[in-house]
Amino acid sequence: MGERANRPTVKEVALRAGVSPMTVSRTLSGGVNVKPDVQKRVMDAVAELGYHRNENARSIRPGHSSGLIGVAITNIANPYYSTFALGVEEEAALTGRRILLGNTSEDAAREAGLVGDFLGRRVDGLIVVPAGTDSGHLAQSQAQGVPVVLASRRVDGLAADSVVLADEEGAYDGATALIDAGHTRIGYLGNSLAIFTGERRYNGFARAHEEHGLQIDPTLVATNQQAVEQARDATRALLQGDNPPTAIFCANNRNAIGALKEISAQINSGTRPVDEFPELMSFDDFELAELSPVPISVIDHDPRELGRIAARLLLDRLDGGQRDADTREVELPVSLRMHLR
Amino acid sequence: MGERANRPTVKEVALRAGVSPMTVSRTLSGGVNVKPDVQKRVMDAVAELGYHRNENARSIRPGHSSGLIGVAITNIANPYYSTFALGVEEEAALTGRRILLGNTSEDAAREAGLVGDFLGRRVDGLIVVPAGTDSGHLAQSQAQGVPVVLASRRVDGLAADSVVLADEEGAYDGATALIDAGHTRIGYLGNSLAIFTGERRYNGFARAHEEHGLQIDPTLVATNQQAVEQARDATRALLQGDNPPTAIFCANNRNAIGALKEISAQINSGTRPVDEFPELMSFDDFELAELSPVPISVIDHDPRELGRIAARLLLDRLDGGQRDADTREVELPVSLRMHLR
DNA sequence: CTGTTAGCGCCTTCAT
DNA sequence: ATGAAGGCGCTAACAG
Repeated sequence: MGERANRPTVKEVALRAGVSPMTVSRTLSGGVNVKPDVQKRVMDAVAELGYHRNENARSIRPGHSSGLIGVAITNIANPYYSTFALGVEEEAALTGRRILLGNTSEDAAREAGLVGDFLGRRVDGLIVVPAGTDSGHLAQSQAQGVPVVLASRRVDGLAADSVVLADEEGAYDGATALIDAGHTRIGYLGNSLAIFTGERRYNGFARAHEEHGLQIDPTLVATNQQAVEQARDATRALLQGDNPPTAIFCANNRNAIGALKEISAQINSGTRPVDEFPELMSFDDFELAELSPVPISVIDHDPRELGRIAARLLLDRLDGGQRDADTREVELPVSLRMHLR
Repeated sequence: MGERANRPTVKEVALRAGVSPMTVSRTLSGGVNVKPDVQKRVMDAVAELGYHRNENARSIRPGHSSGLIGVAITNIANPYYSTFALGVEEEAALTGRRILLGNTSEDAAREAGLVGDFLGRRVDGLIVVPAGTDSGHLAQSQAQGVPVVLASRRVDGLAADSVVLADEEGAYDGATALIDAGHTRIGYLGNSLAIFTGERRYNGFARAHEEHGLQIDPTLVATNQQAVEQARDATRALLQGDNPPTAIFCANNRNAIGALKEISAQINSGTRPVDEFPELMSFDDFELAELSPVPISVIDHDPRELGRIAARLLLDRLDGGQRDADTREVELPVSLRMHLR
């Protein structure tokens, strides 16, 4: 058992079927100009040998492509992004393409490495949730005729198809809803303002304040939590202040979950009554949000659909004759699901 | 079709650097026997052109491999499996390999298609959470020298490396803990008994009853919920009986989450006091489990580690001279985190 | 040190 | 309806 690579080639199939490699090739690509009985002999040989065409060999020939789409996301384990990846995978599979998936861990250098690797593997296109502001590697991809679609975040100075959320508007609406409900001290938990979504969501949050004549208390703003534990720590700090917020705006699901964990732990330890804890507004829905002990409103959107759209933008360019079309920038609306005290 | 691929090849780099393609190749693979100044000229040309070696072309040469690992999982969007995929990706990246990720949706035919496609792309190996009991396509992969690692589930009659959880034992321990706490009517929510984990976990649940002289009430057993909504429906049915269970054993995170959603909804609608609802035991931890309004105990384990181990089993075979080693079957222990009334 | 040759698996083109 | 030749990009093996 356990042989070293004994993968059959066209030649071996041809030998077994008593034909030339060309006849095998023709049979496999539709069978035009191959007699039915010969086709059958070929297909039998294929089945017996378990032959699969070497796609890598095919892809180096002129006019052929790899059928691979490179997908670089910042955090595979975040359910939001894995659902996004599912959307991409589904849509890609409809065209017989597969996805090469890589994790960047929000690290621009790692992203550049991944993209270089993807290019070496001759991907047909790239779908990227960009981790940084440096777009050299992405521009290079485009320059080589490999289209790039940005998802969730855009990159300054890079003309690429993109699909992002209505971050500013959604955050504005969410914050406005809190203000309309009477909140004047609203905490903010988010990822870095240097990140596309972080900046846009904060801007929406800030604009809601401005337009309602409210000042943001800077001690209530924490914008560097990338992971749940960091968000939890930031929440603890927020709640410890002597004038804590009456509501917390969470700019993404990691921050909302961190806030929820801390609040729920404090409630369980019974330090004060439940209704003295801030209520929450989360940009991103997430599983079990409805178990929150404090009211939580959600700025909702569908990551799977985001993935599907990203894939379609790319596939349109690859298959739909849109290779040289103008850049398309899609902004997906979000919907506010209110749940207040 | 406007194939506008503008990807540079060794030849173009060679031309620009004023050397032969071989010198480019040598430089790129370490630079042995290439004068330093020539190397520099080559590397400059590489940078200027944005050249990346065509890995597909390299991979068709004798002795070379694709550096790709095919990963087929049943549900990318399930956080458990996406975290698993992250573990695989991390470990693969350490050896410069990338993962081709496919979703089977628990469909054996789709899995076979995926595997065939992966073989066509000349993956170095396969990591599969098998969706069915048919192993023809996996055996074929092995026969062609492409090792297969099974994760989470094994397949009867297939001698392949595998890493699974201590399903039976974990379920036994969990159920025993409930019984020891005085429960005699325990509901069961799980996936199909035809699935490896479904059968093993149910067996552990059943053995705990037997060994404690308890009968399982078959009306409290529901074993066909694959998704959260189905689990929720099954939970509703369980709670409606005139002699409902005092505890529910959930065989995986989808079922636990469905149960939690239904219980929490009923609690919120105030039909009866919280402590008249069953407490829960979940095989699988999941995010925000601690928000449960009823006590929930967890049979815990680490999907990322499962992914890492699966990858290492494969990589040992590929790189570690273990290509023809005996089949290794790893069973990961689980740990019980109790939380009862 | 550097270049030439040849061939990996496949399929377009050109013969038959 | 079938086969032979040639070349895609790359790099061992073999000159020089």
